[in-house]
Amino acid sequence: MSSPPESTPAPVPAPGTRPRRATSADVAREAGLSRATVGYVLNDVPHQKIPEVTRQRVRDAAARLGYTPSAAARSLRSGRSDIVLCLMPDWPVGPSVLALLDALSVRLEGHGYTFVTHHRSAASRSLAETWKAITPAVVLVLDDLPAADTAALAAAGVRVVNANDPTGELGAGGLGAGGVRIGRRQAEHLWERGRTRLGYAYPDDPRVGTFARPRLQGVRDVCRERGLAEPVVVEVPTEPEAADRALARWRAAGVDGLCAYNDELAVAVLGSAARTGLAVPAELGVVGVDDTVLSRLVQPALTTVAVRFDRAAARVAAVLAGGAIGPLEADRRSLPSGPEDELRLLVRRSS
Amino acid sequence: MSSPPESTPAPVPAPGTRPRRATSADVAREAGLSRATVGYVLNDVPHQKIPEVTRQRVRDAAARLGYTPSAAARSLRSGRSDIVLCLMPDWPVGPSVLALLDALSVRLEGHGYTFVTHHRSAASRSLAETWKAITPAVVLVLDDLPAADTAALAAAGVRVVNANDPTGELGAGGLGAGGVRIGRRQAEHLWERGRTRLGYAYPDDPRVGTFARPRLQGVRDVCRERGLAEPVVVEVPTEPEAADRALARWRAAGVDGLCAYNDELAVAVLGSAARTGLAVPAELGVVGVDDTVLSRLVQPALTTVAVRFDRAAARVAAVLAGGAIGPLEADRRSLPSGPEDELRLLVRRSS
DNA sequence: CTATCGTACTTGCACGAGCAAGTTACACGA
DNA sequence: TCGTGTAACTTGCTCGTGCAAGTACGATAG
Repeated sequence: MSSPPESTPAPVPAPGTRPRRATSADVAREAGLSRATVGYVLNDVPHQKIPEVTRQRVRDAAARLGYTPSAAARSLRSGRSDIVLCLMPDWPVGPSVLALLDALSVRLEGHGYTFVTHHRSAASRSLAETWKAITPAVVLVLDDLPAADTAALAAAGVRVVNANDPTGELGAGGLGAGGVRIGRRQAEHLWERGRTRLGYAYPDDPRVGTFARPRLQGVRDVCRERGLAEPVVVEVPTEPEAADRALARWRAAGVDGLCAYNDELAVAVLGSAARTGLAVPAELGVVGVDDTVLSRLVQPALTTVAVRFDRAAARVAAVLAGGAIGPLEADRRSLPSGPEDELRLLVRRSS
Repeated sequence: MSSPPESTPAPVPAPGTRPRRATSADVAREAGLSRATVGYVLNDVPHQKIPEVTRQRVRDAAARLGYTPSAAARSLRSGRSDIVLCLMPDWPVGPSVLALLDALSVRLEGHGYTFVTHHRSAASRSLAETWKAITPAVVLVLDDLPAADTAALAAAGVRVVNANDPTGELGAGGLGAGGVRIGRRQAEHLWERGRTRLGYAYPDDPRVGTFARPRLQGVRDVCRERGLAEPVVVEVPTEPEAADRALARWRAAGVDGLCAYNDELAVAVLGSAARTGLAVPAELGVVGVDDTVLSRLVQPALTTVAVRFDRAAARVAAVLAGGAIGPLEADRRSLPSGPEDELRLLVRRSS
């Protein structure tokens, strides 16, 4: 190629040799120093007397060669990588979970970790294969993990944080156990609006049980505290006819306030109500969960409980990065926010 | 230690020492062989004459110790890991993309790879930091990548596959360029139903442009081929009022068939139509994209174009795992399916 | 003129796996 | 009895880092 001769902006590799990343040895050679010195400078190792001139020499050389340490070598040496692996459940995750991932990613990067997710489906090979191919520092589990896998991870010295375990490191505010709070918020809102007979739209997908159970529990708790009857729980598959049948059952039971597992189910009910001529919110108040885009678009706009993932992420990231499994109470006091601030009720027309 | 002498079922680590994974050296010691032999047996290295008895001895020892190779050491030695890193865009991904991830994950596992995704948002640190912390074998990019990052990856010998680049390894059937086909399918369906004036609901989020542009192009192409007027393109934010305004513009232009960028926008329009008393499908046919759960629930049920991700995943996985950047045409002929089979039109009530 | 000390480095091993090249041990043929 | 061949291994180097322990050198003290 006939490019101008005087400029070599990119590090052009010797022709024939395939591109090789610069190593710390390359940097050492470039700087006229030993590998060790380079390591000390670049890792800011304390108690090493290295004058600023030399430090700069090293940093310049590193910059010139575009040096970045090899993750493989580093984690071979140190025994663990700086990767946080999030195991995604095999059930469909909603947009809220995605928002959490984004937020977590940013937070953990701030702590020097790399956040990565693995979607495993039922057809996936053994989980062990996966984490062994990565050796993460921490594994964040969103749903439940087979006991065998948990044990294997623990045996290998990998920290496992389960977002749904109220007794785990994340404490009761963990993501799923926060589900109790979500249910409470829905029910309390309906109660405040004068609804006296509550219904619950429960998902028919057994895989989301980990999330659904605590939410329903929250609704139950509120009913008991407020002296209302037990909520009328109906499992609702996401099909129009199913929603119609469910709605019929709630009407028969005199339900005037409905908590749905998520916005999707809430919308199914809303559609059914429109079809069968049931007035929302006049005859039935409906509250969803997630604040999906959709919840603003439907008629009437859906009242919904949103999780403030920016705050939740900060808390989770702090725990993940904290490492030390200290006394929970002390930990929680120092955390950026409590689980209480992490919910927000968006009151729209449907309630 | 006073443990029963005859039984050591679980590999009990010496008390005080933190659990350490078994290495191939441990296996060698256990089997009474050298490390090299262990390596040859476990990796099934050809041209090594190792009798079946010995092989079994090694495998037994490995099983007894629960040995699994260290990914770090392996990728230090070989220069690359068996990880395929998928860079998720910072815009909200729909359920269809998630399905693709699941399918890809399964497929790539079949090829011995581990599939992992990284959600990067605008606030993320430089991409370079991320891939250097992982050294993946291949990077699958869903949206566009800054040229600097592409160059850096290439320079480090990491293969980059861009799902949206029609000129890339995935060929014109890549995921986004398949978008042209999606748009075509929507428009052709409406044309077949006798619609003569088409509109397009374009997303207002600039980040999804990579996906939206080819879809709109497909609609345009069909209009030209069928002798219809240019489609009336309106940018629709996902707010009810915006949908109302957009609908008014289409009505004014005499639009009787509407292609929406995705189901979400289609639903917004449907809601608007219901509110303003426009009959769907009598006065306006609407076609979405994605086959979200929602599309079956709304009134009227939404006609939509679904991507058959099982098939798309098979093709993408084959390219990712294939490695060799061979002649595209030859490659494509041997692939499990062509991009044409990967779309499915689900005709429901809205058209 | 040596002993001591602190600075500014370097030498060298370890991490765990892959693999080329070398080494045994034994069988078979001349 | 001595090659010669081959099956069945082992030795030893390599990948790139981190870090403990060593060393060279100049300055100062005795």
